[in-house]
Amino acid sequence: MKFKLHNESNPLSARAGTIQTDHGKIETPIFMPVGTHATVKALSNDELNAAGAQVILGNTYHLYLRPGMEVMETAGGLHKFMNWDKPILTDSGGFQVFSLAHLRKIEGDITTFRSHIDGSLHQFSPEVSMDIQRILGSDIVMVFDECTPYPCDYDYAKESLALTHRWEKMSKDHLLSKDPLWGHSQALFAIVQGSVYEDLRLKSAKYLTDEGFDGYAIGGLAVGEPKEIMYDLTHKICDVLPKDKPRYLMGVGKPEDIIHSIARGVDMMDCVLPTRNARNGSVYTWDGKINIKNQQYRRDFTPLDPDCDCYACKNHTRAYMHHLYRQNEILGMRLNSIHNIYFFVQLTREARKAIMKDRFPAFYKDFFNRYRVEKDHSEANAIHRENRRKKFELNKE
RNA sequence: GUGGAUGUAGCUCAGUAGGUAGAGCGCUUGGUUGUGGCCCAAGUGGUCGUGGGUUCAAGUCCCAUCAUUCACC
Repeated sequence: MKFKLHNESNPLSARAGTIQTDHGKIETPIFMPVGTHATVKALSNDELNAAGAQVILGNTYHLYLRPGMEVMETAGGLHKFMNWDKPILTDSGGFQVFSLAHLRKIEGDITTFRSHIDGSLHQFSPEVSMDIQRILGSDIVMVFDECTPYPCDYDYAKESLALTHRWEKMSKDHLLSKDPLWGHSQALFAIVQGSVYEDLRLKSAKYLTDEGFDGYAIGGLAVGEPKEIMYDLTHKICDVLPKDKPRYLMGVGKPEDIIHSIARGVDMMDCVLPTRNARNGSVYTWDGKINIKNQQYRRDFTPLDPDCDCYACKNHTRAYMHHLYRQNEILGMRLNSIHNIYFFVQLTREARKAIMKDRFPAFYKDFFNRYRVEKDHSEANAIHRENRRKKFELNKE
């Protein structure tokens, strides 16, 4: 994998670059659709391509549980299995063990957890995660880390960071000790942790930079902390990361978060929002988010977004989409997923164009003049996640 | 025609020993950030079929009546 930086924005720190992988290039900044179960939910590969997707995500945790590594190995890796010939990035499973699994016990370098599907016991370690991702054959592999919850006290964050740093080095050593399985190379990205503590974050960024990785991710943000902290830390971390390597802000975010992140020096982002919320009726437009299920769209015969060129906007109306959602029809979810993915990718593509033409500050201003930003519900969301976890616990009993 | 059952929120139904009504779903509106088509939160909504009676007080007890439904003629 090679990364080339083309242009930087001033005074904002936005960057435009190109990542070259054996499965083709990724033009940054880029939004990456999430395809947890070897599928970006509801979309075919053709539709993904039409939406402009250049790279998608797969999940170690989910694919390890189903269909399992035997199937993946026999299939010849994730690319062949799902017939996707563009780049793939795989998550390490660290976050899912933290957010989905019923029980997470860390003893030494072994993390024991129960499957959220059937409650069966499993164990991950940096080595196991690397072995799985080697079989998956992703173009970009993520190190195995511990994602700290929010809130998280300083001492726990500090201890966790030391553990994560050890695991990151183990991940690197283990992945490099073997040749790639499927003939194409695999890059390894480190993950900066440290919760909301600036000194820990900066220390983490420096340590990982010295250790040397192909790219650097920022993890453990967007887990319930206030937005200002997320933006501020993102900026400070990017400031100390090497310029000649891509930066990836994990799990972010809403359109406004994406623009804010790009302005602070982030190159890559992923989020389940455009696909998950598509299934619940949230439509993202240049004017802000709308809920197509709302009564007001019953007789609205305009497109989802008048300025969008996606298949859904070119062929259907809000009234039709409203009806499809009222009936819980599959097509509604598919069309809306097509639209939202198109919109999120388009957002980063337009940002890139602006950076390349030294117009990013104007683009930034125009975006926020038009886009209606939602209120910050981070804290309520953290509670929501907690409730959900409690519910999983109850189901287990 | 005779006998029984049932009439409470838009729908399906709770409502205990009489104290001016609840749930689920629906509907309205928020939320969802390294994915369980879920889930969470708030809100709307009923002169308890109708008319009498008993009682300080009736969805609840009594009488009549209407509607629906079942069984038997």
